[in-house]
Amino acid sequence: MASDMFEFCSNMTEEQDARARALIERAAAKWPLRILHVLSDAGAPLRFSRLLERVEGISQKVLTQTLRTLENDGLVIRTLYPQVPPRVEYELTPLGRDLLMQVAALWRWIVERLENFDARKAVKLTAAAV
Amino acid sequence: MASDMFEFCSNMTEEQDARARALIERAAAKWPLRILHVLSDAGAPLRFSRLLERVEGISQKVLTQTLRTLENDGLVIRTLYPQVPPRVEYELTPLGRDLLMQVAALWRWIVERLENFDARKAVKLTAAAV
DNA sequence: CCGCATCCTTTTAGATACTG
DNA sequence: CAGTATCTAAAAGGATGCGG
Repeated sequence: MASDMFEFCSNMTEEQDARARALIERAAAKWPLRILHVLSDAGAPLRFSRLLERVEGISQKVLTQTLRTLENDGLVIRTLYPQVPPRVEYELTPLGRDLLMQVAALWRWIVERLENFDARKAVKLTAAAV
Repeated sequence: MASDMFEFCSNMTEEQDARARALIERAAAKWPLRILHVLSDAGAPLRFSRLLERVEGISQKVLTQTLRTLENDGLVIRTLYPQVPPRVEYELTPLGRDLLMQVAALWRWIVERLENFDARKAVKLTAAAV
């Protein structure tokens, strides 16, 4: 069984498990992570159009979709200022900042070992062990 | 600018950055994470057909594809025993185990705060702050 | 037994045009 | 400005049959 690295998820309902898996998957996915990163770097609320500029390569549609999901997950706050033309600002919630810190730790761990992630390394180690 | 949570990725080439992003995304993705989890739980090499049974809901095609990617990333080792019928076993590499531990830490962090990931919580906090 | 090749369906994303 | 609507392209996934 290996020492139980996943003991923490033994007392969960299927629904909770699915929710946690969805959250971890989304937090590490391309667009959500870039958006959270940009909002964190900005350190202040950003308008929709600023995000569209700074999140390189994202389309308007995908930006909208992803922001909705991040909002539903409680990671960003959307504030509408009812003006003409309208102004909408997005900012990280405390939870969003905390989650990003956790993901950043994993990211950093990977970056520090980047050269090890290569099939050839694994083959060499196996050969050496035999 | 916010205190620099991402200082570690400032001295990277675009290629390295892309590689790191791909790795973090894959490590947290549905099928790779389930496969790594099953291999970790097993604590021993598993045959292809055992994986197909234990990774609930995966198709043969996707299992093959995902295992190839995990192999290329140096996270699992594939061992072919040239018998008739053939026998193929998969096991975690040390790097695969270590990466899974890092992801498990993030996963656990999320599970422990599962109830906070909800837009209503964020709204309440905002309202309270105003 | 393992897994590739093919075909088909579903999902996801990009481009463009349009509205309050 | 901040979206929505529509269409198309691309990617992911399932089903099935074949081959070493």
